[in-house]
Amino acid sequence: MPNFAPVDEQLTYIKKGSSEIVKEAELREKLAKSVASGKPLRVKAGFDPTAPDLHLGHTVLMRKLKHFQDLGHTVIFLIGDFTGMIGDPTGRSVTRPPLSAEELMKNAKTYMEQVYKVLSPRTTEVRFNNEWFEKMKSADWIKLAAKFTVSQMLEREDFHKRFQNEKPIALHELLYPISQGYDSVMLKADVELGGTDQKFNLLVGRELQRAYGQESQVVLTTPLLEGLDGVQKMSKSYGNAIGIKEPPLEMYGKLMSISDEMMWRYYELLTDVQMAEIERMKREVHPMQAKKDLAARIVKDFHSVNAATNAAEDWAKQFQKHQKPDAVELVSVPFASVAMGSGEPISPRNAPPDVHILAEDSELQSATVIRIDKLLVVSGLADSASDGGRKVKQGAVEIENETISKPKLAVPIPARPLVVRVGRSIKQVGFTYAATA
RNA sequence: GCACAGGUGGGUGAGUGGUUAAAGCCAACAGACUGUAAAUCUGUCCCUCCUAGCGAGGUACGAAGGUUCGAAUCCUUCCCUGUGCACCA
Repeated sequence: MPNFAPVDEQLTYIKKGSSEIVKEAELREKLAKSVASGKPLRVKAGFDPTAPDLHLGHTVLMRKLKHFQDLGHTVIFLIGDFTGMIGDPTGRSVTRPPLSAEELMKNAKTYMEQVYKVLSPRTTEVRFNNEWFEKMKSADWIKLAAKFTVSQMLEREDFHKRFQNEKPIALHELLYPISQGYDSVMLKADVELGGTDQKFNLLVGRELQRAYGQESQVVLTTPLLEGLDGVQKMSKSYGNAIGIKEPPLEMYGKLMSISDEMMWRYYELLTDVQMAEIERMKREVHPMQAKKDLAARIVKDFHSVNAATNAAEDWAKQFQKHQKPDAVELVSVPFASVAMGSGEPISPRNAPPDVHILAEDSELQSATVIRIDKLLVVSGLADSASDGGRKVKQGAVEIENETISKPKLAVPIPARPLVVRVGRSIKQVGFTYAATA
């Protein structure tokens, strides 16, 4: 058993970057006990496996877990495969389709891959809550549900609001907090971590543990990281998230697009830079430089030093010098899906007057009319042909560095991928030619 | 089950027979400006087609029918949500 650091030291470390601790005195006690006995605390955090991709927002919590790990405590990474089926009530999503066992394992696997970029695998206990929930009978559920009252449930802000506004609250939604709390009972958690939005659920754990004759867990909440918009919490469904599996350039680019104000918060919650240092940077470093450093740091954490350097270079090329970066996502599309009409080759000589010939030296090459709007759709740069057409009209579309003004375009049948840019996104589009029937 | 109130585009939320593909706001996207930041200004924001236009057609206001030259707007039925009543008379 490792020797634990003195209580006060541990406490300081834990408190940094956390939002609230219920109750600090209890945590102190637990820590003291652990120091005395040499027994690590059991620190639990639950994750919802419905979306297999973690984003930077999740890592705020994971980093806090890591801190406990650093202090020698046991970290329990709980995958809510059962509770995921309920879905944390938001009032928006209705019942989610249960995941199949395979999907679940797949998600869990990708999860762990990602998680271990922050946590060390050796001291992380991974559990699934279906382990106990699948064994529960209806009678058990009733017993469990009996430990809680409707009024208690309505203390939860979300429920309270919906109740007040005469919005639906499905009965099964009430089960979510209870289930999560029951996890703590089963795991005999000493501490549970969660985002501030989880506070109610975490507190339910305390209640239930008491009801089951256990010592109540300490609840520690971490701030919710705002997403790219700087307003709403980072979430995939808000489309403002930076996934930790995203390619370096994308990650870097997204980080560069956050506001200056947000940048400091990212520094605070996503890096080990000390507050004093952050304050100094605020005063002395040009915001853009600071942001570049931040982006590089984070890319490094989830990829590598090399990746970070390359991403920085590519980013500068793409956005500051307006060149093509080295690493551009390559998409393959069937040529037939964007070719117009019969696909009869045309050359500058027989090209219709409205068709824009791209390459100047293309006389010898046969060319075919390509529909730009479709091209954008197929390559994922536009939502629909109409949308693609609009983007062309707005002058947002560049192919091989030429701004496109017509939705039709003659290009030499390209031997290499075309570089297509729409606004801030760039892709390379390669064509595949199916044997014509 | 009965009564009442509701169900409109990504989100809010107007619109109660006819320039309404549906106001305004928010979000989003693009352009200008810039440090791809913020702020600001401009444009776009259902789909398809073309001769790319203040163009043509098709869908759309919970669902299905109906009335009407014409409906998101009126009628009928159904579905969904909420509230009240249905128990100590």
